[in-house]
Amino acid sequence: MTTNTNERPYTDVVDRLRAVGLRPTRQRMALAKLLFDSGDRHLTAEQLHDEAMAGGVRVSLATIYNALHQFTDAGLMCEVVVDSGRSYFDTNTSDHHHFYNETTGQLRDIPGDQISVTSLPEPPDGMSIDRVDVIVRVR
Amino acid sequence: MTTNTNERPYTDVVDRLRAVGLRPTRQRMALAKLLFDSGDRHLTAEQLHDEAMAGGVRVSLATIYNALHQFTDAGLMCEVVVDSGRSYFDTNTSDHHHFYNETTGQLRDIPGDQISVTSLPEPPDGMSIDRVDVIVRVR
DNA sequence: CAAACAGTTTAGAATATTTCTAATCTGTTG
DNA sequence: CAACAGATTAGAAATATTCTAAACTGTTTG
Repeated sequence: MTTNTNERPYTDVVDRLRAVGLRPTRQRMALAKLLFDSGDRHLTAEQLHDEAMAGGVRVSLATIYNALHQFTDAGLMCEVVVDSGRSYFDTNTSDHHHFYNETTGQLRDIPGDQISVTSLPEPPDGMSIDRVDVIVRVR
Repeated sequence: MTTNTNERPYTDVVDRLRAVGLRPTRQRMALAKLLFDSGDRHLTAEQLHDEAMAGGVRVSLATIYNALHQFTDAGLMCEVVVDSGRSYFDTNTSDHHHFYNETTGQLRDIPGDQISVTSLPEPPDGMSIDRVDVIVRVR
């Protein structure tokens, strides 16, 4: 009906996990499905946990954190820091930035080509630039 | 010798606090002195607490948090979010951005005129832009 | 296909940071 | 200088995240 989510239930996800060297376990597959099967998502560990529970998947919060970090380390997603005391994980790994609604806590993507940061100064010492985050705070 | 910090010990600080409607109490004066008497500073609550203790000023951590938030609300400093689970407070209130050393946790200013963010998309809904943070992560 | 092993998951404890609370204290005002 | 609003405090509480050690499970091997 809507997507092909139900036709090829886990094949994509299994491949995706294998491709980055992660064993496709029940929990990781369920989380990967929630995360990657419906477009770009911005979630906290807690929110993903709630979704998993609501979907009848029994996963501990510790496993959620493990999985989010493993996915992030593997380059399947990235972490966005906008609020101290809360981490957001973003399934969009392309070059892009964010709107952050300070009232509701909602994050929204800004495509990389819609913002340009020019004339960056040299990084200090022998340091090299890992990435540049632009956060547009709205309210 | 170095600065005039010792010549007019508390006058500046008292005025500064009064100007924003904060009662110049012992603790607030000591903290304001530490924060504003030596150029631009980037500190966590914990670091400021340690400095205060080292300088023989007895202040509780709760008071440090109170003061940092009051100073921030009053526009005397601003909060920089670069790392989830740790808040940095910055005494530089001019328009500027930051280098963040992901290895050491050190923050460094990038003057506002050295970076330009162009072609920002419209903020969603009836939202308005509060501020734009650029964080250049180095390692 | 079963045993064995490495990698995973788990609950709960531990840690870290920040906020809250209620009692005490202190600038300021009259 | 008394009175009061506002500030400070220690400790408890809240929140988010990480750690730990035991149980479990995918995968590989014989």
